[in-house]
Amino acid sequence: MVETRRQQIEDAASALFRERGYAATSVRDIAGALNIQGASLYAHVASKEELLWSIVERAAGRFEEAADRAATAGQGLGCLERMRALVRAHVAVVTDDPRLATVFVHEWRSLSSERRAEVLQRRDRYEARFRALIVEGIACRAFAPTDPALAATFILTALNGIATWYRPLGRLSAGRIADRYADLAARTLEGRPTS
Amino acid sequence: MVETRRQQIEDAASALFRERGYAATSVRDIAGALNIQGASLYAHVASKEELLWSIVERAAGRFEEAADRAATAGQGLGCLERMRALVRAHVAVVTDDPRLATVFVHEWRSLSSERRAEVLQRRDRYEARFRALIVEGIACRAFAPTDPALAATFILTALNGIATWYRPLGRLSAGRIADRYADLAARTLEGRPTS
DNA sequence: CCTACCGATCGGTAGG
DNA sequence: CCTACCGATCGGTAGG
Repeated sequence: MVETRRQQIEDAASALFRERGYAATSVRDIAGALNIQGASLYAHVASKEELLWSIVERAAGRFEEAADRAATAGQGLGCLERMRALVRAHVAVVTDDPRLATVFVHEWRSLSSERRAEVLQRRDRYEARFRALIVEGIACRAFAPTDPALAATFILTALNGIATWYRPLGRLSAGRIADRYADLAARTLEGRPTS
Repeated sequence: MVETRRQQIEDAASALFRERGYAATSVRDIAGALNIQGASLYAHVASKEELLWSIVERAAGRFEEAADRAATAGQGLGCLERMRALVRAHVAVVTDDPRLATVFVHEWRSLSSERRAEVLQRRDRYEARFRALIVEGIACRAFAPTDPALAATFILTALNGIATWYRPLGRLSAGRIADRYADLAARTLEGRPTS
């Protein structure tokens, strides 16, 4: 067992935050999932919000790293292929840990206003990768003309939605979902032969 | 002022539920928005959950009616045009009252399990309209072959996301957002000349 | 990691 | 719609 106690707490917390939301989850609920008393949690955690913050930060890091790897691996490829890789990378992070992804997508709203502002900035920087690639794709005529910000939001919202419904033993494997969603996102952007 | 007190309460509640979520909103918060005491709310409302339920039901009705109208108006048109109409109808409901839409999209999870099951069923029946139209579109080759359930979820999730970020005085008017999103959804499905 | 406990707030009721 | 109040639960601390 390599997982630290702190990590176990974050795992239990993110699972509960995903199911019920942050506000509806008590510290006693989290502790109960680990068979300890509510007060005992405070040996590992400064506050309930610090726990949320820690989970959100880790999730943000995962998405950023995955996008970095996709960008590095995609150097030299066309815009369409790079977008497909970016989408697949994002979906892989979501399906790899849907609890973490859900907290990043939804529950960050429960943070204090300063931390919320920081997450918003980080989310915007991440979304900007999608926007920039869309702008580039339109410029080189790989993508049809469209509002880049709106198209990026459209696609990213669709991808994030997977965190809500994905179940590891569902009809489609994580890999198939990633492939299908990459197809759908690509089609959303693709330019069609001059009409 | 035609709005009943009950309606004012539901409006205030859905605004707060949208901003903070159901669990993080107290009955005193809702009452405070109307400048009355928390206990006074119970002259108009049986319980906090009944209030949520009422809002969710109204929202569900709006989406269903809008889809009905779009289907009636679109009779005889091609699959692509009917899908565009369905998307525009959905987006119009969202932008017309983003508070209501957000509660329908997210906060229904806080309902008791029986009511939650009922909402889930109703949401699935609604999503089935999208699936059926996609199936039809693929059959008549207006749409490219794709997993209909996945494509419907992809598109609907993207549309619902508007409820989270839409602000009436934002960069794009409700009408422009509806048009752009109809374009994006159409492109997601459209078949491209045989490759 | 536990027991014992804190003040604050929660949804809701009684009785006007 | 108000005041007064209920038991339950909240996040968190003290002291071991």
